[in-house]
Amino acid sequence: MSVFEKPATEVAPLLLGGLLIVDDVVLRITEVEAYLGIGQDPGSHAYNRRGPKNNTMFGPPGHLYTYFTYGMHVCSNVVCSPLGEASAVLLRAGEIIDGIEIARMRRLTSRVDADLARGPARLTVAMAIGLDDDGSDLATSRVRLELPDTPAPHETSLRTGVSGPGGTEPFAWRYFIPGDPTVSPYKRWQPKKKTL
DNA sequence: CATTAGATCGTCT
DNA sequence: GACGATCTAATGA
Repeated sequence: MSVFEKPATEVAPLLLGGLLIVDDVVLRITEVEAYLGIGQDPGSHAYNRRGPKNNTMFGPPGHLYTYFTYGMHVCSNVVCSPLGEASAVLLRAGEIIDGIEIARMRRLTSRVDADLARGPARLTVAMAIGLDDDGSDLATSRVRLELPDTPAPHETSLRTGVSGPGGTEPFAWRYFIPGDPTVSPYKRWQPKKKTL
């Protein structure tokens, strides 16, 4: 029974202040979001049914779930809940605390160090995580996760960019370390513009 | 600081 | 055909 066998909403705050380690780059997690499973969370990839796209979310907890979105971005999650149930914690932002020169090379567009991993797709690029890493074990694979000894103080808010029934996100499942410069700005969901 | 548009493609309707 | 757990560059206040 690992800590990851609990629902993502319980695991999420435990990750704050934890470390994500890939080769020589170390990231301190400062912002995450929880997503639940079938029928529980309209914003989740696993809301409707299990399928090829979201299969990893139903896999063993403590593994990595990476997905491709917006035609060009990859985001990283930690799979939670017991095997066969779907929930995951999206890694939204963090602070590079080691290997920062490597991270800078990977993110040439970022002009400030605080922006290196500020946002889920940015974080994934800075850590050189890819779709190939989907499903890998965070305890034994190239991508490692270490939980903090003592949980970091945190706040919660609505999730960013997530639509809900009627356009309103109903769940305050974004967890972040308040005041940290690497936490991404909250953006509420808004409908796409129409091309006249 | 705020808002806008464009990029780009797998999945779903 | 539309849209998404996004990001960047450009433009306006």
